Amino acid sequence: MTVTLADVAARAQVSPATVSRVLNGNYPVAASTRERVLKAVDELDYVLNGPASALAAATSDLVGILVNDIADPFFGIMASAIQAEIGGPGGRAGGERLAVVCNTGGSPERELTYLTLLQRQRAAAVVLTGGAVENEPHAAAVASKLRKLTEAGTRVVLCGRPPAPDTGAIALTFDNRGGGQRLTEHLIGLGHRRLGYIAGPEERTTTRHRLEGHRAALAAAGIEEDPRWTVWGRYDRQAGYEATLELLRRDPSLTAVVAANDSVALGACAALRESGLRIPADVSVAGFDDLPFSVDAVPALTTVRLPLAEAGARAGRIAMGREEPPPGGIATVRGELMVRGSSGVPRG
Amino acid sequence: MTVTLADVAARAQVSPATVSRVLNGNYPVAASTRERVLKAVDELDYVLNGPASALAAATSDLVGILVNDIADPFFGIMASAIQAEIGGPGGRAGGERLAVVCNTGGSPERELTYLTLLQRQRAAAVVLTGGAVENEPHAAAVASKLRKLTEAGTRVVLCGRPPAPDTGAIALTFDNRGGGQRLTEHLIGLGHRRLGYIAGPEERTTTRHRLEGHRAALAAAGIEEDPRWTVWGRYDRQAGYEATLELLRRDPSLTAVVAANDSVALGACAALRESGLRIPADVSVAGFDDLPFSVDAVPALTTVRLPLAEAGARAGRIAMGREEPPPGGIATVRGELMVRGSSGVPRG
DNA sequence: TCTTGGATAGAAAGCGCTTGCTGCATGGGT
DNA sequence: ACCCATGCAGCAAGCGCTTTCTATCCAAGA
Repeated sequence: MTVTLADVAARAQVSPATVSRVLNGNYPVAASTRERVLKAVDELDYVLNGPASALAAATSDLVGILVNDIADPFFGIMASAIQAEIGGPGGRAGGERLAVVCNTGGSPERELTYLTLLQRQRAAAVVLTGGAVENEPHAAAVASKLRKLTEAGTRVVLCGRPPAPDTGAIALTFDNRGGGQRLTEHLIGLGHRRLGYIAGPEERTTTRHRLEGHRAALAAAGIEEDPRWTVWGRYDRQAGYEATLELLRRDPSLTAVVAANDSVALGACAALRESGLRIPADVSVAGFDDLPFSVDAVPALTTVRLPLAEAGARAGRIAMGREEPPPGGIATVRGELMVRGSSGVPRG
Repeated sequence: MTVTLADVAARAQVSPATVSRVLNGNYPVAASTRERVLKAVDELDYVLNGPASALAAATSDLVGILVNDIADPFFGIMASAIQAEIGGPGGRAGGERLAVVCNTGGSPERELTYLTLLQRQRAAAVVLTGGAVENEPHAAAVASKLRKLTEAGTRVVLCGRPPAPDTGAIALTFDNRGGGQRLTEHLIGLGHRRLGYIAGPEERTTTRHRLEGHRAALAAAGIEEDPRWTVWGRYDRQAGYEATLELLRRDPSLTAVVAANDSVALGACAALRESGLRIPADVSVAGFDDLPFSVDAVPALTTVRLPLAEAGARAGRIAMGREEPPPGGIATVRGELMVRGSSGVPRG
């Protein structure tokens, strides 16, 4: 029925052990023998049985990449960079690994289940991207799962996610707080004093950190924040649109809107335009992440560029053991302020 | 060291067989016994060994989703929809499946290698998204691989990809030709007679079909196409930008630019603006796909909406055997023309 | 009371591969 | 000429789970 190692061995007139060693290339095999085996493999169209091999070797070549929303380029770009480094097929020869991305949809349960599934598959490494959920029981459950994974020899890397102490996980954290702060400082520097803020979903570290940066900048400038100036929503265009309408309703005198990310900012722009306000003449807008489309917005979006691809690549290399983890297992990745057309001096 | 089925069995005072049956729930086990087993599983924090179970049962719960470019929302949206239907974690109980996304980067070799890897893992199903490469040897290799997969019991579904005859694969094909034709007809209807076309990478079915639709519309209207009006490039913003500059150089009298997809169209808009041309007063622009950001472009993009999420969901259900494949194993999914601000009556 | 059969649980044979250890040449050192 | 590294191939014991077949128990039928 299906071709097995033994079939290949029989055809090549060698023992199964030898075939296995040829295939894995980690044990001396005479060139002539190797050739014979390879020929048999080819003739029989043999395909290694992954599960069997993983079972016997007690390791697997699976690498998991967890993302919150695969339809969001923010994650797509990181996942792409990670996967490129993992090698997946097309990487250098030998260590062919199956890099797989798992979409949690931002749900804590799904995240946990995927981690269990990966643990079940004895994954070689796991990379978790994006912000974590700040929900005590869940955070503890994830931490415990991560610890189990690292203890079992799975390399765990967090990319764009806060460190998980005592889990053995390596963390490449985005400096969301600093980026948020510099962004708002820029706006304040232009003269803005009444700034609306569209935050992401509550309970997410990313959301909190960006907001904290914003508030730190406000505080540093001695601006007292009006509670009406903050609205919460999802990390998408639609949420930005609605939140902006809400902000305008609450305080029409706002001169700037800072969004949780670029998609939200785009929605904000749409809402402002439909409200008859010009950007940035009437209201300035700022985003976060600097996704590819942000430069194409009209006017182009002022935002904070996160080196998504670079960070992902580094996370991938660390996950593969091809790069030293940062000292202490924690590194902070800074964002760069990109000043563009959507921010300007306030009216009046 | 690591907890095994036998450990659980010992703790629950039953045989390994019974534990296995409780976990798989496909054999009668007395309620009291089941409870004892579950308790032991919980206490020992037992996690099934995926490879071992896959080996013994000769099946796996892995489902592969192949995409050309995971950083592109076009694929992200489809992948997300597919994954949601596969269940992944969070789906209904029981059939928990690990839906994994594999990024081929558009490379034929990677595509093949991933298929082999999935075959090796004895994947339960595979969904291939996006256009195929029109390169004879490679196409044949893929077809042969697909045949082997279906023969081995793996369900293969093509989503947004032309049918692969005699492979046993189910195909949900996008009507790229028809969409392209209607789009260009719209432009012609507005009065355009000199239309530039920015095609995607050659050798891709999607590229060819969209272009064919465009040319069919031209031919139907009796417009003779100037070879200078077609430029080829990648499916991204940058390519659109450069291609547009090139088109303008070749024939400044063009009144419309049709792009291979929305990202390309965005790049085209940027190039036109920088060239001092107004959209659509001077030049109309059209995209394809209707990705989320297209409606936020200024002016909003006229494009062809492809029901990415719907098609993906359907592909996912078919892959899981939860929906009947279309008759003949082939279904065509139409796109809908979305007329928006970026297209208008030509000047003069 | 003895038989019969339904409902459960267990024994054991693999699933296909990896790998420690053994076996056997070969060739150089002394 | 003898011994021992050295190089290469095979044996066989699992890896942890599933599943067929068999054993057991108990209630119901004869």
